[in-house]
Amino acid sequence: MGQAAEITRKGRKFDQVLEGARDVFLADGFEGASVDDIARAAGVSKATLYSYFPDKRLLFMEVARLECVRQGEESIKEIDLHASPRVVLANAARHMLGFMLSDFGQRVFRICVAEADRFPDLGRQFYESGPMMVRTRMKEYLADAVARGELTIDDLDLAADQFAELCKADLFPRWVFNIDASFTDNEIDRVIAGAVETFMARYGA
Amino acid sequence: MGQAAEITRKGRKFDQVLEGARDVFLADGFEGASVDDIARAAGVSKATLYSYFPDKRLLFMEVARLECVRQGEESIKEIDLHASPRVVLANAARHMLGFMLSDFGQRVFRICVAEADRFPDLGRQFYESGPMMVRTRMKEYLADAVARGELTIDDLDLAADQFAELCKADLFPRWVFNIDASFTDNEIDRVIAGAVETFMARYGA
DNA sequence: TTGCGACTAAACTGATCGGTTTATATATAT
DNA sequence: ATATATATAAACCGATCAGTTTAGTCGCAA
Repeated sequence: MGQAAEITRKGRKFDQVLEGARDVFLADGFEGASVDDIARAAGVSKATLYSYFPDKRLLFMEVARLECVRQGEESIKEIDLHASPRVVLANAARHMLGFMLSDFGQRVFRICVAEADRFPDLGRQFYESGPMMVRTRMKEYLADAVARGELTIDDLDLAADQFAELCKADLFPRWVFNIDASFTDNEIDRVIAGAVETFMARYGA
Repeated sequence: MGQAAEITRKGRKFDQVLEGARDVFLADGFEGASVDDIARAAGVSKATLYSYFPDKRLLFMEVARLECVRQGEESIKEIDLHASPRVVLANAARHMLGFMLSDFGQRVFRICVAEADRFPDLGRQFYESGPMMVRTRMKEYLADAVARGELTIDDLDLAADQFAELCKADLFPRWVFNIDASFTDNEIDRVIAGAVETFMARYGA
């Protein structure tokens, strides 16, 4: 892994470069984005860009890293631990789906999958800084709920994973295989309600 | 969609070309595969290749189309409609996971996601010729089982989709985000058993 | 005002790649 | 045997792109 060359960061336009790179990479992926495009989008000369980042690869990694951090910070927030299971689950579901179906979530997912060979750690980096947080929080909540006698769960990890998957029923295949790009509130509500129902049927006390 | 130029198919080495293209495209994706590589892998000259296929794009589409057909034929086979629900579900789960986790399944999935922009119909084509068959068969089975009084299901589509998603719990994120490339039988058995258990908890009569 | 560090536009290099062309070879069928 | 269809290797073309270089601009501090 060890990035051989360091990133310098001194100039005034460092952040501009990152912002432009972020936009172009998210829109076009790694191969699809040309450095000239990025420089233009950043309002910066190519030479300036290369004075900060020794090559395109490292620029991409830095952009990805920052986006992961950002996503991580955003996803730490609330799953209120003290509501009833059905409410908590529905909220968590909406939270997850909201991200998964967002423009940004879709782009990041596509890039993680597409660049898995070129950037082997990218997926893990993203997963650990974002979705895994949600999963961990969910597990904590489930443990508490079990302690309170609201749920009965033998395998907390599996239960958390199952719920996350249940939230994607119908929607995920239609999205990933490009059959639909967005969904109505009704479609989403149906899936969430179904996920909660099924989860509670199995794990409700 | 309408492919402007036709594919000729007359020469002796047509199938060789397709086979070589299949290998290289599956290994390297669309952009990553160079036409010279494909010609070399097919044991054919570049000129010959271009005598069959007017351009790289159409060659790719034809390869993808054939792979979809192949997958479709393979997946039509057995889900024995007359065993008990737990058995049928477990078999179906193993079937789906077997494909999803196979080398081929992984590559096709990656390519569908990565090339969604360049080939908008690719995902749908693949989905309809493969996974959707399984889903349809599953729905038929569920309907029968409901008629036999073995299951109680209000929304057959959702139930089928939920089961498919339950089968991917834990495994799919670890795979798609490149945390693990393969799984032990124990890991797979645990997920399948959990999927069946949860499904039956909700829909068992 | 002079010197310096950051920045710029634009030309350039070297490599890759999709696709074409050319000149030649091989097989088959009459 | 010869014509025809098919295949070949290799050179070639034009475009794109990552990354470098050049020659010069701008703002600021001593």
